[in-house]
Amino acid sequence: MFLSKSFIPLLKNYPSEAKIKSHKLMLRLGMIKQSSAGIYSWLPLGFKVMKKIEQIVREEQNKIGAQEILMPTIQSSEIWKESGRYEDYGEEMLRIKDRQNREILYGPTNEELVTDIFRNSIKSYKSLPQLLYHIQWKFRDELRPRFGIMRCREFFMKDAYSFDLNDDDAEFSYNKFFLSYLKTFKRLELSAIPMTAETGPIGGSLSHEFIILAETGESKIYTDKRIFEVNHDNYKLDKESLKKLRLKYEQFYAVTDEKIDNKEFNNKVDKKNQLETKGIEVGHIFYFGDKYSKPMNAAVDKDGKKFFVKMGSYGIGVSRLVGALIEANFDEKNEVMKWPVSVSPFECAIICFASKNDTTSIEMGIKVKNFLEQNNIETVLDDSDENFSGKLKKFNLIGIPFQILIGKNPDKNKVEFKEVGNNSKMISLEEALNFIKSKKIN
RNA sequence: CGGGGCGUAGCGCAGCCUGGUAGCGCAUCUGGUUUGGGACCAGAGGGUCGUAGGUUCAAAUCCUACCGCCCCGACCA
Repeated sequence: MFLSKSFIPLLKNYPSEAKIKSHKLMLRLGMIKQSSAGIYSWLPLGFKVMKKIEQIVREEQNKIGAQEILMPTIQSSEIWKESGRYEDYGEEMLRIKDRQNREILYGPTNEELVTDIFRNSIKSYKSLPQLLYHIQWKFRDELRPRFGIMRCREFFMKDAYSFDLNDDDAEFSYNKFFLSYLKTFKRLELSAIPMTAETGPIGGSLSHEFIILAETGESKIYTDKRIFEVNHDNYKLDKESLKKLRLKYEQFYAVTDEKIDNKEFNNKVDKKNQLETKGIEVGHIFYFGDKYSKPMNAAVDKDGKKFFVKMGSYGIGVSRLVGALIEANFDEKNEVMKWPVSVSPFECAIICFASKNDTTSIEMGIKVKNFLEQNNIETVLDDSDENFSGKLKKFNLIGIPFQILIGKNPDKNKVEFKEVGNNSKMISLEEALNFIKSKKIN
């Protein structure tokens, strides 16, 4: 990609309406464009990042045996009346009437819809467990949308649903998602803490919020620092192993300000291990048993008897993660952003000296670009005639983790290669390629 | 929804108090000189001043209503 041909409308200053760094940077880099309060269009730079996050989430869902479906954004009110939530959900649900005057709604979540799909198809306990997920737009009519895409009204979310015969199996399903979430966030280079949480309007008995640390987060959290040292790499998808994993996390105190009990915090956690900070909720998992299956009559047969299936639901805020990654990786003071390679909009930036009279730098840049692209490295080449220093500043913000700088009299055999945050070095193009490849493995 | 603020060119702002027909920086376009941490010179284009009504010879400016956006709070998978 040539930067001059891209649709990446960069600004030289921050739009005044943005206050937190992810919102500021996303507007300045032209990643998103606000359409109305809490509703955004995603422009190429932002969309690429979101799609890469989506793909990582998808792969980790598939790994635990979840199957992808796609449910509509618009739902009928009838199933919500069946579950009883049409009245309970309140003003956050966007209710619409169609031309036949039927009540429809823009889905804020999909428990009812997926339960309806399930009950029409699955009749035998032999088909269990079922883990279904989709990645789809949701709408919640927030009283006050804010912070750009962090708390918006229309947002992109992965939500999964599990169906099991009994509590024990259901807990196994729950734990699969627990592990899947830890792996997903790790691939995004985020350290997320699972915290025991309130179940809210979803209802149920078991719930964890996954929180990443960030000063601009909306949740105040109290935790034992040692929770960050828990390693989840060696756990397998079997009941015992996953139970152990959850216990390993749950031994450490970790709660939000809704649940903080200072006495308990001081008793359970040594002063030196106490961490009191703010975080962003990027995932939330719930177990709620037969809360929906019972009123909606989603049951399977076993031994001549009917069993209401035991359900859980599991959300990851895909669009919110774009903002969360910026909150975690953008050094606003020095104006330096660095995306994890796994989700960076491009993997390598090629920054060329450009002049009408001297095209050697650009020509060299195009060779480098072709070589990297042939080797499946996504590149963007800045071929504009802006000052070199201006380009450097600009790319500091765009956050592509690797840069190849091509100045006035480029070396024929070596390129100036830089990983953001480190000094540049002169190496061969093959070495640069291998270095990027080694960092891509994830 | 309670409290506060704002709406003037793509972005950041001035002008409003004291009414006289719109300006600055950045960005964009042309030409030239530059180029390693956000250059320089010369020229050009771009705005129904959020919308509607009112006052006035005259409204970005004063008055009224509405709309939109931001912040604090309440709210929040």
